[in-house]
Amino acid sequence: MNLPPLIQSFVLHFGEMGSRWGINRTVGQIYALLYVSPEPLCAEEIVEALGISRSNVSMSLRELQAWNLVVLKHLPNDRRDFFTTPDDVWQILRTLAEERKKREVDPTLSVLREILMQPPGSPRERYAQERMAEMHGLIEQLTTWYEDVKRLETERLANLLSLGSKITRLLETKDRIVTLGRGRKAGKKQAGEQVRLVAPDDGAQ
Amino acid sequence: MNLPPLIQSFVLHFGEMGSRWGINRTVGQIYALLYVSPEPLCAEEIVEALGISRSNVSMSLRELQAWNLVVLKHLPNDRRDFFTTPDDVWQILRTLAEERKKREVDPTLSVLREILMQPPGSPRERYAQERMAEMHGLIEQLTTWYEDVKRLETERLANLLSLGSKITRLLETKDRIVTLGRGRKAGKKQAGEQVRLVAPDDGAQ
DNA sequence: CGCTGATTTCAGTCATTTCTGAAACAACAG
DNA sequence: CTGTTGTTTCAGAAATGACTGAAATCAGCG
Repeated sequence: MNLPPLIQSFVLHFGEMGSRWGINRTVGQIYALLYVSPEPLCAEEIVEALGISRSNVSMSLRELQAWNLVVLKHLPNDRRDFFTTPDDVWQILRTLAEERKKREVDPTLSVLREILMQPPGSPRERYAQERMAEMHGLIEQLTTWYEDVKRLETERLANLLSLGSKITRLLETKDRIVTLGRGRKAGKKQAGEQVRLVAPDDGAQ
Repeated sequence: MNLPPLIQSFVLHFGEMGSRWGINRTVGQIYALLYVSPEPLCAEEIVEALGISRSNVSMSLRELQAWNLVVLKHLPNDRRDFFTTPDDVWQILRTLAEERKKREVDPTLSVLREILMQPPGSPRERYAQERMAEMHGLIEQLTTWYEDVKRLETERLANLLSLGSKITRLLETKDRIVTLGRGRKAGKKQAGEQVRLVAPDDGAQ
């Protein structure tokens, strides 16, 4: 491996991480290398940088393309394929989330649904189905949330993140205010459907 | 493998998923089996159900314990170890998130920080550091959000999820209202610090 | 103690995955 | 068409990871 030390550490770490994930070491390393390279790289450059075989690079790039994690570029007057990663880290995050969902979550949901359709043949299966239903419900809640927030523009998404749990404090407050303002019972938080916000130190308290 | 068909499908699927993840097939299967079993199981029962060696079960249970995904129970007058998974799926989710963060995110953050401390030796390294800084920033935003919301009680967390992106509509609305109500400039969303909520069709519009 | 029943460890075997080099393939220029 | 440059495929080698059985260890109990 023939790389400046800073970059080498990064590449090696991603190789490690890659293998701890489903994706293999080489794929991780190539991705890391592309990520920190200012210009697109061709296969041969990757071979030299990482000291691995040409064919390995080819297969790994293929894998990265299957994940949509890498973009193919062509320079004028050059038949070689050049590769980069998208510039925007948020975009990368989205792609990653989408692909992992597709490969891991969706198949699981469909297996669960299929099993849940079948009539249980014993109390033991009956119980198992209940448990699976719980799991199914949880995953569905999470994916619904995901499907919802993934459409946000990045700036909004970042805002939502930085809000974090604070929003729930607002919900509590809302309950209180609703109670005061209208004599309605608190609790039953059909949360957030069409509430409106008001500036600090304003209005009802 | 000696299991009712419904349960077998589930167990096999989790084995598959396990290997697509870092965790191996057997570990996935054992977890799935424990998850759908109404009573805690001892090692020998797992051996019979899955048709694998005793020592493999022992090692895999060890691994599951390391992940805190499994709880050890002792029945009175029985020296054997019995295992279950926690009942609450939300709790399971929390554990999973926590452990994955510990194993995947934290080490990455620390590698990134370490690399970012070092002076770049070339323009190439300079650029690489910029990219790493972007990645570091993103991961930090995500973990900050995570650290924040993970403390919520389950009910609140579920509410937050079901709100999803709706909350950003509130933020937009807030900007508008703040503008109307106080003549402040919109934009610059130092979002949500101490805003208050008001019931629908109430107050300022 | 030393026996019993249970669990863990570990060295070696087996299986899977990753990686390579050679060969096939593709695109283009002359 | 033929030579050149670049990419992909693929069968087998190398490396890694999973699994097993035998032996070691542990925890109670008479």
